[in-house]
Amino acid sequence: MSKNPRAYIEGAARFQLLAHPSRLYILDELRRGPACVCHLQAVLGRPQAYISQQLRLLREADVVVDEKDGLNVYYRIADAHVVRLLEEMLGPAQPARRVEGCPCPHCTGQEVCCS
Amino acid sequence: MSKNPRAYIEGAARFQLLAHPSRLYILDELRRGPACVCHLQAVLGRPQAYISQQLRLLREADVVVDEKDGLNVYYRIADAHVVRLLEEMLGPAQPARRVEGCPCPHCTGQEVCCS
DNA sequence: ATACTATATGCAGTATACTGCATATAGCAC
DNA sequence: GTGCTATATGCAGTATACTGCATATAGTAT
Repeated sequence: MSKNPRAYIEGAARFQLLAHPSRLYILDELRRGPACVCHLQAVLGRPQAYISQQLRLLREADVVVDEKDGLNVYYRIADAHVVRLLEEMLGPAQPARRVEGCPCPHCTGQEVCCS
Repeated sequence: MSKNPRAYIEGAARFQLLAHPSRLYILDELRRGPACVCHLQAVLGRPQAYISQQLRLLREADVVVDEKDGLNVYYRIADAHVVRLLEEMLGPAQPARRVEGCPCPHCTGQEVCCS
């Protein structure tokens, strides 16, 4: 590690963010389209605090960006690089969907026209 | 983690292999062409046992394959998926090169015609 | 057979990441 | 202001990964 050029250290750190089942799940969901925390919470079936902590890691590394809208905070993938890495590992993205048990506007049908 | 579909667990484990500076360095070197352990040892500047252990992880996950030739063992990247992930993270591969201090045939000039 | 070289493996100590829980903040409605 | 909802943060215990060292194996040469 001591002799490794910076590119490998940084690249590894970036891969590290994708190298986690929950974060990978979150990112796979986000490439369908922006989603709020409650949406991801419903999809992953995990406590809110847990989701927020994974999102923080992704956000601090500029893998995702957040956009506040009232109480809800919508996250989306920050750059196309990450999307291509996901495609390479998981295949093409699935279309956006509504989620049972998610109270956000997108899932209760206030803004999306066709599921 | 408990609810995560298998695809995310497996994908994350695969990303995990790339998420390490030394392994990333090794893989970046291997995409220039096959290389023996002593070659990687010379490039990374790390103990032989250390290199072999990282190679074992990569080999057991079928990220690289080994090919014995007498005393030397040549490793190469197993599939194009990994190469594309490396391209996405590190950019295009550099051309093959000889390495100072590596005693293998490739580096002492017994088989390669042009460096 | 012995000696030497290249590579592999096992184990142990240490560092780092994961994850659950309690709590804090921020925005909206009243 | 209070109360409620959505999200964020801090911390601690546990699990996992990293890495150094000693040693084992396997192939070649003599």
